[in-house]
Amino acid sequence: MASDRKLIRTGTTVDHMVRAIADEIITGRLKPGDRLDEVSLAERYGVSRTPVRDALGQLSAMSLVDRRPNRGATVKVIAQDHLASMFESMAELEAICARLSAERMTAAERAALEAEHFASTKLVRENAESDYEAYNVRFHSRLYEGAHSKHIQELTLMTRSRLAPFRRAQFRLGGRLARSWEEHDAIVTAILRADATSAATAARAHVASVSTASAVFAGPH
Amino acid sequence: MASDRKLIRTGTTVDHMVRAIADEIITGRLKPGDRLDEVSLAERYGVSRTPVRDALGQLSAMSLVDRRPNRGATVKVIAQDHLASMFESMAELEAICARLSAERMTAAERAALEAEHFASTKLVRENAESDYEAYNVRFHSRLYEGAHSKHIQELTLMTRSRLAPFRRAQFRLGGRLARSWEEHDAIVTAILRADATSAATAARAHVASVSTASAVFAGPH
DNA sequence: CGTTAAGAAAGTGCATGCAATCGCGGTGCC
DNA sequence: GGCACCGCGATTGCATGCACTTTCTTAACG
Repeated sequence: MASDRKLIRTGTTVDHMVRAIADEIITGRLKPGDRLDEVSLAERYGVSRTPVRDALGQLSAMSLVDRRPNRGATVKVIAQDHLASMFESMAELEAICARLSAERMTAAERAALEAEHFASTKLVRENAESDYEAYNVRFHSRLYEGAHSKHIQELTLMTRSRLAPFRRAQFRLGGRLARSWEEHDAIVTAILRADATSAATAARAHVASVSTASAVFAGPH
Repeated sequence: MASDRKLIRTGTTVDHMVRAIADEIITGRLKPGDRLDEVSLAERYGVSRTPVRDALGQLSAMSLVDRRPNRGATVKVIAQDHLASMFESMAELEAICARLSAERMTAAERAALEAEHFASTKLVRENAESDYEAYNVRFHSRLYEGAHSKHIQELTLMTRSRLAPFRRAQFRLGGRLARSWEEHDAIVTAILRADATSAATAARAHVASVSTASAVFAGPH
């Protein structure tokens, strides 16, 4: 009945749709304000409207899309002040994660963090932007994981995915790569020293730095 | 076709279902682990399975229900360590809100906070548990609002509703009312003084206190 | 008597269909 | 010429139906 997708599919169709659409939003293929037509999406993914509707509902619950009754769904448009508020939250959350990581990371986690951070110097030297970005995501994930607090991790991951569309192009800015590495270094050093306060401060500063770098691309609304 | 509900309804049926089911979970009418049968819910609310399904999907996105493919939905069971992690997050979030409130609240907000806090002494004296609980919700909402950061407010509100089922009966404990008021007083005093650090500390302590009071009801898992 | 396998019942997952609502274009009226 | 009103197309909201998965039952075999 359906395409090859059925053969590979791991979860339900709805789940697949949620991930697919969320991915298109997060990676920027769908831009804030874009209309999300149920039938087009259904045709595009070769499913009926029902799972698409379901997916849009869940995405709306995750605040990734806006949905007004009888008026359809659009990719969430985030006002300038709300965006600022999200970066502010992100800074606080990352600061908490860094602080807890400094206090709670196991020896193995610390070692892995240090090793990957050290390896990333190569990426900076080669100016490998997309590789560095992938590493950057893993680096931060380690921090969230290292906090050993599932719920804080959830909140942080959620905020990160909501910020993703606005943070995408930041590494294109000249020198941002090296600067990012320096900031990471400060965080890693503090965590390895189990210096919770410095780790928190460094993490906060890092997000603030990302925030201003990203603001360039946000533009006024 | 449908009942009187149609006449009052403000949003869509799905929205109504989300709120209705969430309310039953938060107020404890539905307990963690309870099965959420689509057809029973549909019959109970006089709608078809479709909006119920949709609502369950959204609630699952909000982590209020668990949903396993082809196996139905249940009210989310929260493991002991995850519950602890949620209280920990709540403490951090409230601390942030208190700190920001101390820095950012307008004169009007400060006045309102102080006035209602002062008025609540009466409820403590009369031991008016349910009234105090309602006031308590408002009090904390003021803190979240006063932080002037929409996204932190969202995160905090979300965490609060997820914790609600576990926090419900805490005021029944003897002396909890008076103790709660004392803790509120410390927060209010710090905020009025614009003492961000003390406000954060007091808020963190308050949540920790609520946490241990609630743990009594959580029971081991 | 315990274990396991086959079948039936229950319940979920998705597709389709119809009704209701919104938006838009045209027409009539002021 | 501008404004309001009406009707049509487009799209969403919800109900129903069918297929598939899971699970409970029951019976046969070891």
